[in-house]
Amino acid sequence: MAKLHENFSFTFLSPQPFNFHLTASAYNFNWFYNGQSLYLPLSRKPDVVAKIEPVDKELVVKVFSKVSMSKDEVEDKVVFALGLQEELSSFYEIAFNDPLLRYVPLKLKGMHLRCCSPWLALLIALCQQNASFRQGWSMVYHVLELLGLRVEVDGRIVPLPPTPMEVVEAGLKQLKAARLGYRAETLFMAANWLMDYLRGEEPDEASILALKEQVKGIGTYTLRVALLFGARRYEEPPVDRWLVKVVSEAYGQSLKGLSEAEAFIKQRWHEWGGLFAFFTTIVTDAEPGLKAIKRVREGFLEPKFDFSQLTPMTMWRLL
DNA sequence: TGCCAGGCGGGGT
DNA sequence: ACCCCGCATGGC
Repeated sequence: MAKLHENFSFTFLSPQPFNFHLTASAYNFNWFYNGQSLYLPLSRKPDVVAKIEPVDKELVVKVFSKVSMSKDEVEDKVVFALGLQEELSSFYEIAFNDPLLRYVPLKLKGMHLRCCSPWLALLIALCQQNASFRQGWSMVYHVLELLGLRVEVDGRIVPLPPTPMEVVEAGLKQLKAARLGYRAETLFMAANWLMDYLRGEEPDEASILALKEQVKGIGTYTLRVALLFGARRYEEPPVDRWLVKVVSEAYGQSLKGLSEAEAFIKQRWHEWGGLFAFFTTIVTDAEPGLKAIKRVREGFLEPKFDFSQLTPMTMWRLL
């Protein structure tokens, strides 16, 4: 197994408000977060992982890689991944009086969405198709476990997300073994197309965007989730049947379908629709349909942090 | 056990 | 622009 050694380190003054642990916890695996440090895969080829820890009012970043990488580039990636430059006050203004997200500016203040690479984000998005929260993230876990490139960082084993080429080389059979079901073909085709199109370059936002036209099985929802987690694109919310139900209940609307729900969300949240969708899953603990509705009705709209249950905020300990 | 779940595309109307 | 179905898995 390859070992990445520490190349250099630097610190940021942590913006205020910024909640490192909430930001690191959400939708994460134990490989990448242990309650203390965040091991953030920053790129493949070259393989780079940033270890990030809060110390007093600073974030200490140690950069692990085989070959040197420019400090500016690493800094930009860390800032973007953690949302350190993100100004949430206009989002909080809407959230403050909101029936769904009213606790977000209070109990989850300073929590930002944590971005990953657009390609990993696409994998995550694909796994959410027609599946519950539990099933979707189990699929992501299996893919990383089976196809990830295991490297040693700071005495830990970290699986780096497989590149498109590595997915192609692993083959359809391996993807089926990762329990992707019929989504395996879509991921395989996407990896094939990106490999040919990019010739080894790391997939960027534009190439992921192009997949909708190029690959059957990647639709509006999948693309929007991918751009939400992979590029911090909040303008176009990923709306699925679950969100239609939750929004209808919370706002007392009888929304007929995806497009009506999307229009309603955009009207209320303006350019923050994607972040609204993200936090809606957080405050309901991503419980399936009827249970989520019940939470909304009872007004229990903050994460439980119950580590005996698999939720977006607890999965880093359980997966 | 059978049925359904944070989608999708192809086929119908 | 709608409605309906099958698709592969896992969980109840």
